[in-house]
Amino acid sequence: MRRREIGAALLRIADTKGLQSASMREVAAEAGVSLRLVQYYFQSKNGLLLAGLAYLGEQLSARVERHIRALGTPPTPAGMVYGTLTAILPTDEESRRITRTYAAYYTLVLAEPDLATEHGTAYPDALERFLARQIEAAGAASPADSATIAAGLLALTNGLGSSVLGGQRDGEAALAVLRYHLDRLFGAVAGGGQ
Amino acid sequence: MRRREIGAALLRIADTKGLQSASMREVAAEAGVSLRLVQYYFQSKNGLLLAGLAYLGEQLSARVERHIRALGTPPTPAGMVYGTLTAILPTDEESRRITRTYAAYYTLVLAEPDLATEHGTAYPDALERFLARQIEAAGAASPADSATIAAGLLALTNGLGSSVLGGQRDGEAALAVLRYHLDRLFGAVAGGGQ
DNA sequence: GTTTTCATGATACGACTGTATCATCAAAAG
DNA sequence: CTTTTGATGATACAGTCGTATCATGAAAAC
Repeated sequence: MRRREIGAALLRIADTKGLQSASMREVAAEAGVSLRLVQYYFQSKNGLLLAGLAYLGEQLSARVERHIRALGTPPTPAGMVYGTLTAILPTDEESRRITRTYAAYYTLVLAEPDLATEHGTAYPDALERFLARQIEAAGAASPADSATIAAGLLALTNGLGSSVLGGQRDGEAALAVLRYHLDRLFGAVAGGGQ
Repeated sequence: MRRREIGAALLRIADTKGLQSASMREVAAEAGVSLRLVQYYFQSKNGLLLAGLAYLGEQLSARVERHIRALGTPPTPAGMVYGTLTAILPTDEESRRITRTYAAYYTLVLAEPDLATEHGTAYPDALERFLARQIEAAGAASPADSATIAAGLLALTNGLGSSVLGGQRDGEAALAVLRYHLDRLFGAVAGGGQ
């Protein structure tokens, strides 16, 4: 319990003040515990950061699952693509927080590749394959093209998310761009989820 | 001259070890000058970081211009879109370096918004409008859709760039995905840039 | 009842950070 | 020739960082 509280404090700081100012003392203060306690549960700063990344991944997975479930059962393949991508896009406070923190971790791992070894590409790869399967099942593309389309859609969503966080457009505008492309792919019938 | 050398040293460190480890002492050592000198030319750390961002912008602009010019004169509108987006995509060492450093600045500005005030959205906004105009001129979309398509293409390119830096795919694979989408837009005739 | 284990606190150490101060040297201005 | 100005060096200061050490209390094991 204590461990998770501290992890939550880390994510809170990473979101508001950035990962680089999430020192062990700052995390301890935010969680209302002593510095020693942070050291106790996570042996080193790397341990703390790694655990935070794992917690963040859980939060994103839960959100995606929740979004897909909200589309009604059973969801169509096209609906699952809709639900997944719109869950990732930073449109409300929760998704903004998750996306922003992920961005912070992203550059941290870029500069310190030994932090997250293989854990890096596993998640997005799996997500991409999942999307490719749904696109194929929806009959929206040939098996040969579905992987390319899935990669494009995920990259598009991530890029749109970056532009939202950067203040270039708001969540609604980004959602409109995403919907435009999804509608062209699925033929504008696959109900706008959420 | 001296000022520019120091700025180059900053960008070199930002690329290899990340922006957060680009301390003034480290930059001074990399540039082969004293710490005092870095303070002299840029009054504060913010000044140094801001100047580095400006230099980086110059490098990207120069690269895009070079890529477009390499398409032959006069380039077609479709060719300019090709040239611009493939110049941004991290396919060689120079573009990898630029993209990686931009990513570092991106999260830094996200966490410290007062660093780059208005300089933030101006550049990508202009780029997006430029692309929209070219798409419209190429007759590839209605004026109403061209803005949406341009935003999508830029976001797609940025997202693909992130996946390349993250090691999820290499530059060639990302280029293939980008070409796939551009070919669908322009009708597969607009010669493969570069 | 004693011993071991888990959980927590207080504090110290050395390294690093950005910034500031004082001094020096060369060249240009007057 | 003197004075001012631009460029450079050496060093100091106060703060923060991650980590380590020593100590204490409570609960569980035996």
